[in-house]
Amino acid sequence: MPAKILPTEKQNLTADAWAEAALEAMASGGLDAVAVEPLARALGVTKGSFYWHFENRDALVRAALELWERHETLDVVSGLEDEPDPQERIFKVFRRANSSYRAGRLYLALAAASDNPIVGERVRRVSQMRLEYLQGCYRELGLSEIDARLWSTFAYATFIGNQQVNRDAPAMFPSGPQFREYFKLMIRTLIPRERTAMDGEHPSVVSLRKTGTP
Amino acid sequence: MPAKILPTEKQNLTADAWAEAALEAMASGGLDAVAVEPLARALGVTKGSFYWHFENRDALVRAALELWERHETLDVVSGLEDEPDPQERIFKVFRRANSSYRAGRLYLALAAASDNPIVGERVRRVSQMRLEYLQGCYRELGLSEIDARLWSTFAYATFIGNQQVNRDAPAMFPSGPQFREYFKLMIRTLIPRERTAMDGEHPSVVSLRKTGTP
DNA sequence: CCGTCACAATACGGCGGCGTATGTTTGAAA
DNA sequence: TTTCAAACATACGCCGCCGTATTGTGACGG
Repeated sequence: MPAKILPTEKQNLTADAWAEAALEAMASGGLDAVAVEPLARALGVTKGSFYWHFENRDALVRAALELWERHETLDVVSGLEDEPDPQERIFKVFRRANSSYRAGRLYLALAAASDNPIVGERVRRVSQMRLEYLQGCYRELGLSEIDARLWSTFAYATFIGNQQVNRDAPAMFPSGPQFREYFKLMIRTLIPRERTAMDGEHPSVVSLRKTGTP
Repeated sequence: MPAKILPTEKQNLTADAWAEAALEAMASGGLDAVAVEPLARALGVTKGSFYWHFENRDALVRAALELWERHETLDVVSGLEDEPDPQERIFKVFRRANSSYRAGRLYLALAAASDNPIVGERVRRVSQMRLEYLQGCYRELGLSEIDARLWSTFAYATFIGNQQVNRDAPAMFPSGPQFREYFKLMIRTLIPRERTAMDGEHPSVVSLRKTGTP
């Protein structure tokens, strides 16, 4: 309702605080948890404040998604662009995906609400970006377009599934030293080598060991 | 003549109809879609009917979960107990998981609501059952307890992830002939065969040898 | 000192779902 | 036919969330 004409700094900051809180609620309680009044209570204000910063609930959801998408996009790119080795890039992406617990929960929460058109569009975009990035890596490994597509989908599905299993049946999911083995197994399996000959030890494994696992 | 009063057939059938409708709503709209009044509208009755069959909404949710769990349990067991070959069992489980679209959506919907204690307990039980079944198959393939656990988790995560990707970014998911290739790739990778002459070396075999089988 | 403007609190109406209390229909036993 | 209980309908109060309208307040510049 209020006409916000010029975006002052304080205003943006506060709006971002709302969006941040919305993301937090999203991560722990799903899209339905992004509710105006509960969020206002959590922030120590009333919704009278909210409706000054935002048009309505949808605007808040959009802002939160914007934040998320930006964050996800940066996360993929940052620190990986200067890595020349595609194997290493895949490895790092994988490690990152398995390390940030919260990001995983967030993705799952958003994906669960992807029937919502606003959410669904973003989720699809993010998924597509990740998949295309992975596909590019696999292509650089020498795979054909089709093979790269299959392998990247395989790898992506696996680490999405990891998030899922880890959330839904945490007791069954490997942890501690077992997780290190599990991780190595996945990496070994999901990064194909040139099938020119039966090569025994591979540089990828060596470099992977050096980098270590979380 | 003995009067059949309490457990009449119609009553049971109707209660099951409610539970079935609840599952349907769950599959398409998540746990929140399991709401009394909307379901009543969908079934062409009013909630006055519902509260005769059920104590409250939670009872309906429990009934629906009962149905689901029973169905899932039967699905895993039926037609697979008499299959002696563990490879073939894994393959069939995988094929079944990738074929029943609705079951996948249902699982994802339930998993997304697993913070609800009633739902979460069932989800964990089903996940555990599936994982243990897979682990048993891998054990029969000659893997150690630990390796079987890692591989079964890997395989399970992959096909859970497939459901997820297929739902959230269907455009990116292989379909048609591509899917056949994709499926073969996963099977090849996730079922470590005793090395047959025709299959060349591939990652799983290597990693299997590395982890070792007693 | 005074407006005014960014920001927040309060108060209100509406909607949709939950659960209860109380009819109303219907089919079959008595 | 009468009776009775299963199966459903109706009507009501409650709560939580959304969105609007109105008022309140602290921090500025004039």
